[in-house]
Amino acid sequence: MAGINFSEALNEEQRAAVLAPDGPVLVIAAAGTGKTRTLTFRVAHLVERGVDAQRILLLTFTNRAAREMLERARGLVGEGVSGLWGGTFHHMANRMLRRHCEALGYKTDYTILDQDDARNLVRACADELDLLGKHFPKPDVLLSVYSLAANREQPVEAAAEAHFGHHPIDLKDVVKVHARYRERKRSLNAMDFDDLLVNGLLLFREHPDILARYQEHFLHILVDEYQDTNCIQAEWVDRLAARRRNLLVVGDDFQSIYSWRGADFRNILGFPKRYPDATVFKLETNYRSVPGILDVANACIAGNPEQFQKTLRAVREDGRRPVRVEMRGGEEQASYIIERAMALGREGYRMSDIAVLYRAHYHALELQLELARQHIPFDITSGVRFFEQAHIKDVCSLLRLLVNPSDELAFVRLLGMFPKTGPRTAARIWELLDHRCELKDAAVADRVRDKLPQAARASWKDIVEICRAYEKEKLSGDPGEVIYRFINAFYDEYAVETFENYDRRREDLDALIDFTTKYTSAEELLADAALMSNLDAETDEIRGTDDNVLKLSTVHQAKGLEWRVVFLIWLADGMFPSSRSINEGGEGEERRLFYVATTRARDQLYLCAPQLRRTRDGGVMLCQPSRFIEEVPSDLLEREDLGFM
DNA sequence: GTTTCGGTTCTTTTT
DNA sequence: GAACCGAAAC
Repeated sequence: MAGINFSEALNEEQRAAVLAPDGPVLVIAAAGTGKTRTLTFRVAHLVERGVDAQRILLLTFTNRAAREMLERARGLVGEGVSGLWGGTFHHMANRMLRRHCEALGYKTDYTILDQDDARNLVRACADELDLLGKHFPKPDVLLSVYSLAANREQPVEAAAEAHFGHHPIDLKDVVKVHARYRERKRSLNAMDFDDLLVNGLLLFREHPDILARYQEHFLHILVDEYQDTNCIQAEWVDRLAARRRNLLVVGDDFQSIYSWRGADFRNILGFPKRYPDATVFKLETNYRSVPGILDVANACIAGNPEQFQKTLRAVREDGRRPVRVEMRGGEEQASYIIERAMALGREGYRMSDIAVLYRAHYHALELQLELARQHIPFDITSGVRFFEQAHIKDVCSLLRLLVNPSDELAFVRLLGMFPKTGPRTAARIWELLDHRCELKDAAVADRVRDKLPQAARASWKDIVEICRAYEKEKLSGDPGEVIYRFINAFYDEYAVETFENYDRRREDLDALIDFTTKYTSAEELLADAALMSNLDAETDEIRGTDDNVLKLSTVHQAKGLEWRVVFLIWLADGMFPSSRSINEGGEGEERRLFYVATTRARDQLYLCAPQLRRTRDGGVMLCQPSRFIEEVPSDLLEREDLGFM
């Protein structure tokens, strides 16, 4: 294979990082400076140098990032990259735990609980302790506290105290529910997202022999978005890299936007201290944006207390200055964007060159309505995650139970679909089965049937038939087939009777069936379903995404992406920055989020600040423009006033 | 005692 | 939407 021409494809900064010698390396890569490119070429360089791809580990935060980099690297060095371990921290931990979790007392067919499962389980725990209702936090709130405690290696009590402060909540109860939750996860043979990381680290800490095998195996470890690692992930990586010390991390402390889930940018700031022999590279040359946009980005981040000093240097020629637009309210904002988008279309922009970004999903509501009304197609990274939708979880429940007979959540979900059968009946039968449902066992199947209400028995017969086939035809190697048969034998009819919008859901199911065909292992399919909760953002495989449509996305999900034109909406104090974050002292992070948003734009950036917002009770409320716009020196912005002030 | 149905309320960010 | 609550229906 012909060698890669590094001097042509990379600038000097990038080339230095790509060709860095062995040993620890820190690459500080500001927005739009070719971070992905650098990482990709580094992988290609290693492979070209003769490093076996199977002995390279590439860690990312999203599946999309991993896939993108591997595809690009494949473009450079061909099949040399196959076998490379690439994926999210959660995926890699899962991959190792599937092999070794028995050392931690789990069975290898453990279930991964997604957010929805975890919520249900916490609710059940609080219910059992008779804490539901009156002055007690909702399951989601409890979960976020537990999660933060796990990701910071902090006692739950401390995390709860920090979160609830002096609210009249009994912290003892919060801790009690947590203890129950842990027990229940154990008896279900299940791990939630945090358990994957925590147990992944535990495996390394408590089993040096297992750790040593992986230390020996991985010659090179690369970490993307290092500023978003939490202490568990950082320690996990440090331990894994301790033998070879070929650890290259890339990140930008300005773009650290996940502290609410435990990320700690002190990991990246402290890297040179932890690795005194580390080589440090800085990428500051920005190819993406016109200078006017970078001026705004630099100005806004200057308001944050200092981190790694860096300034974005533009190479592009002058373009249009970013525009500050004020309008009356959300409807006016929606029509403004649509009008501008149409005008941009006439100027030669494609719709897919344009993105609308916002702080929270519900900020896009009016715009969605207006786009739908005018029949303008758009693509949204939706709030409801594909695999967490009720109908998707429904059709996966049987497979889940087949794989892990201790999965009570799947059992209750499955039985709950039968007529005259609800949570109570399901729970009673679960008790009678002694918390375990071996569907393959005909005797068990009969016991369940006898306990079911008459009306549910016909449905049960269909299910048992699939289970028999699962055994006989070895369907664990063809998990998609189980889902397919479940839909045909039972669920389709159920869905028609149950859902108002059957057609839409059926489309999802068809897409799911299509997606599952490539899997040859039930465990793998279920793990991916749990870990790829946001399918549209991560893979375009499932829904046929039209390519030339307007993109709507949260800022978080837009990270790492770019568009020629970006509209940033609802720049009103309280919306962006969100009032909740401000109350919790998160202004620095909100500002970084704003920085991430502005640096997504290549040619044009519109900062939209409506003056009125609707309140819950149907009234309106005056809002101040976001402090982040006010902080930008006014000569850096063009101004359009469509409001009334 | 349970399931089912029909109202009302509320949305930060994600693996 | 979908989660929650209360009331009707089985």
